[in-house]
Amino acid sequence: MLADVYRVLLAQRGHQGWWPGETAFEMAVGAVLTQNTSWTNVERAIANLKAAGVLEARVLLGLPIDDLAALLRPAGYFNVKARRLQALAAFLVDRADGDPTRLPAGDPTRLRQDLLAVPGVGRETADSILLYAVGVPTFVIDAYTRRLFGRLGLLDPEADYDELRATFEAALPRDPGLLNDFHAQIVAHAKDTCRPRPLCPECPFANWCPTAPREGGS
DNA sequence: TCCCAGGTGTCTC
DNA sequence: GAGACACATGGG
Repeated sequence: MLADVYRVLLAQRGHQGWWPGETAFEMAVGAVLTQNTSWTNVERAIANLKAAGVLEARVLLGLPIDDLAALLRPAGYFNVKARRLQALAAFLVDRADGDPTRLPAGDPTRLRQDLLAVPGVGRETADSILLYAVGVPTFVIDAYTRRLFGRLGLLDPEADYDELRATFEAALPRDPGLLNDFHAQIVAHAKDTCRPRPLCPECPFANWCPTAPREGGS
């Protein structure tokens, strides 16, 4: 059933070619900056980092924390995120010469544990980095995922993160490209048609979703 | 003027 | 272990 949702979304939108980011490090930075924040605000902060020439692990790590926070201001929680980004940059420099694609992915469970030990990297952020920056076949459970699948009545949106992640990973091929695209489809769908209000005006799940408008309905 | 947005860490009970 | 709260900007 979960795979059916992907097929419906893929048929509607085609492959998404996502996550936005020119480098793996930029994707990892985006994963931290998007915490409880809209992507448009994240884009502003990333543009600031690029303009300042600090979107590289070692450079970012060497920046005074207040200077980094000032660049991150549009993304909100800038003091918190400045500390989190430097912690992540330190981890990447130490383990992968600053390049997430060079992280040792042979034992993904161990790598996930190591990422979770970095201050400011929780489960969603760790999985976003693993999937989008490293290419590990893991599934990202975010607010959009909970909202869509909760509405479809396929999953309990309040369920534990790892429980939901295990459900998705058991139902889908261990293909990072597919898992990447599936999550991207969920995000695109949520942004276009499945916001909390108004509900699903052109939702492809009109016959599934208990809150979507029904044919001939009021 | 509110409410919301792709979380996480800390504190309290 | 669960729940409350802090962290902050920008758009609708």
